[in-house]
Amino acid sequence: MPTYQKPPTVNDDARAQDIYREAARIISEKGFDATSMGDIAETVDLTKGGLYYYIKGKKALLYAIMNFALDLLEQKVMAEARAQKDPEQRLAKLLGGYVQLVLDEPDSMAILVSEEERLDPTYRPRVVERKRAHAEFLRDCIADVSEVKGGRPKVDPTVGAYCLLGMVHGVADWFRNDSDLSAEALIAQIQELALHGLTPASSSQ
Amino acid sequence: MPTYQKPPTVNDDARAQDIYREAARIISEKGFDATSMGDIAETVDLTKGGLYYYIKGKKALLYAIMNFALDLLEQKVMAEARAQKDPEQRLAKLLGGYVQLVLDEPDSMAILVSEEERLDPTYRPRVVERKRAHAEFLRDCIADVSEVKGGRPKVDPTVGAYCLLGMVHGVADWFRNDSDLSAEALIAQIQELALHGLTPASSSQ
DNA sequence: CTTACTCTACCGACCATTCAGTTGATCTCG
DNA sequence: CGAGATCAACTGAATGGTCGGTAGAGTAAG
Repeated sequence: MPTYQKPPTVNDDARAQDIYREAARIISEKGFDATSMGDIAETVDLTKGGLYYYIKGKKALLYAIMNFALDLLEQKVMAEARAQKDPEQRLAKLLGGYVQLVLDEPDSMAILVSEEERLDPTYRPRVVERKRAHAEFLRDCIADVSEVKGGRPKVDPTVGAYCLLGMVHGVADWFRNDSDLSAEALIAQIQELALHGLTPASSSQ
Repeated sequence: MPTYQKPPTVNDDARAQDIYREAARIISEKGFDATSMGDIAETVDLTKGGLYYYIKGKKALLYAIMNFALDLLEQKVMAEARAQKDPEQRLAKLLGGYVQLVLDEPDSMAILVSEEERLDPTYRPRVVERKRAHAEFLRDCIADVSEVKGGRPKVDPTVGAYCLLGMVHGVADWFRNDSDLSAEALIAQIQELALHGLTPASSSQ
């Protein structure tokens, strides 16, 4: 009776985690289509064949990376924002958390936003649905803030949500950690820009 | 002596223009790497061989599309903005023009922003330089507006410029012309958001 | 005689995926 | 303790396919 019990060598799926991280890094750098399984295998010191011991295939890899990013978004960003009672604070927290996540996990976040069309059609609806839920949450947060203030909001919450998402996603393309702009300062400025614009006092037209 | 002179059939490079436009459409839809020369040839009713009568190669095609977008940006958007004397009007015009261009030429603009890494390293610096010039112009416009208003600007012009660019580029990903939001309304809202934020009156913290 | 192609075929490169087989560490039995 | 069994973790090579680009012969039309 052959009873095996434990995984023998190192720890369970640490290697798999490592592979996903490295894969995300290369894919976000070169693009999904331009990244070959050989490229990924090489950076994790495996042969192409060995890689398939850990991964079902290229499509599944992309789906896994996106789900990882979406999980973080829900666990780190949305959950924290929901805890805030004051609408303006909630929106600020949501925006700040989003930017922080883009800075902490630039690779998976970049893949989430820019490789959607490379997703296998089988997986795609599930990812699109989760993204839609996030946009909707942001829209609701914006609507709550507008509601507290008097009068019609000049910026439609839905339009505002998409605009802010574009702004935040774009951060990954230009922000470099080594510049003299700290992450905290960046977040503060984005919150300021979103809530009060470039010219806080009003003298429009 | 029968000297022919002019291109015989239709007009000069109208066909070439058509090819560039169609190519931009497919590439922005499927992505550069996922679009084969055969795909492009098919949609313009040519064989692959015939396509190469007009085009030097895939790399040159991408470069040409990006230059087309950059030309439009300079001729349509920057030029018009420069004509505005009032700083706030100038910034509004620049933003509006940018959005309008993204809506008018979604394909080439999408390619310009999202396929930069697929550019041949030979061409890349020239495109990067032109893009940098645009970001700088936007930054200067923002700085001019901040200067007119008193006090330190809360949002650094450079940060603001990149944020707004991200916002504007993102428009291509979500705006659909068939919705009940008109292009004019969208532009007005983006100008409002950029200048005064979601909550025009101030009650921060 | 030129332009603007078509049609067919091909090349070399690269790619995702599979699979038979090897390695080496651990476990079991005697 | 030691011999073999077992299994995770790979290797290396092959398979079938796609792609960018080229070649060449031919053609229709001005």
